[in-house]
Formats: sequence, C-alpha cells, structure tokens
Amino acid sequence: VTPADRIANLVARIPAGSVASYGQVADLAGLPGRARLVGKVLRETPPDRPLPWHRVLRADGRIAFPPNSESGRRQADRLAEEGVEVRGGRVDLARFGWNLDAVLWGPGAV
DNA sequence: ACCGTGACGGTAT
DNA sequence: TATACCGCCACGG
Repeated sequence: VTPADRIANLVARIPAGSVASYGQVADLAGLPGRARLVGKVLRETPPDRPLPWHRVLRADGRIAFPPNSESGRRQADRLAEEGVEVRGGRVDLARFGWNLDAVLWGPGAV
C-alpha cells in the first residue's frame, strides 16, 4: 500500500457536507507532516475519478486555490452543492470540519 | 549533492 | 482578522 493509496482512501471517506484539511488527511492516513504530499496526490488525480477532492481545504478553512481561479470557483460550487457554506473562499471548520462531532461528543456518539 | 517549487502548517506582527 | 515568515517533505532539474 503506497502513501498515495492511503491518502486517496481517506479522502474517499470524508462524508458529503463536511470538510477536512490537508494536514488532517495526512495525519489520519498515518503520514504526519506530509500535508503537501496530500496536495500532490490530489493534483495528480484525474478529474473524472470519483474522489471528493473538493472536501479538502487548508488548515484555516481556506480553499487552496486563488478565489478567482477556475479550480477555486469549481471547488466552492461543489461544496455549496453539498450544503457547505463558503464565504470569501473560506469555510468555517468549526461548523463543517470533519470529526467535529467526535471531538465534542466522543467517538462513541458518532 | 545543490537548489527551487508547491492543492501545506504554525507563529509572530 | 490579515500578512509575513519560516519550517517541512517529496520531487525534479
């Protein structure tokens, strides 16, 4: 199992309607400190592949692309499509961040 | 081996 | 809250 596989596997697990950061994905994939690797894997992932790459944001909730870029707008649209509120190219991780429930209520309540 | 690059992160201002 | 910097890691030239 290559690092890229574990990363893709994890991204695929992010539920619709919530988001995760590159670093979070790296950590959960057992690759601490490889946030940039996550970006690379997603970058090299074909657009047609059924991977929810749009649910991955920076640690501060900002979309990794320039707000006016084509990719940036596309990502924002797809997120909005799932009910994720995007304002100023940014998402409130406190509300849409993955695992928030687990953090607040404990893994057993999820 | 050296250096620059990047879908990143954390801290200091 | 928004920038500016600097650290990190994997790659490629």
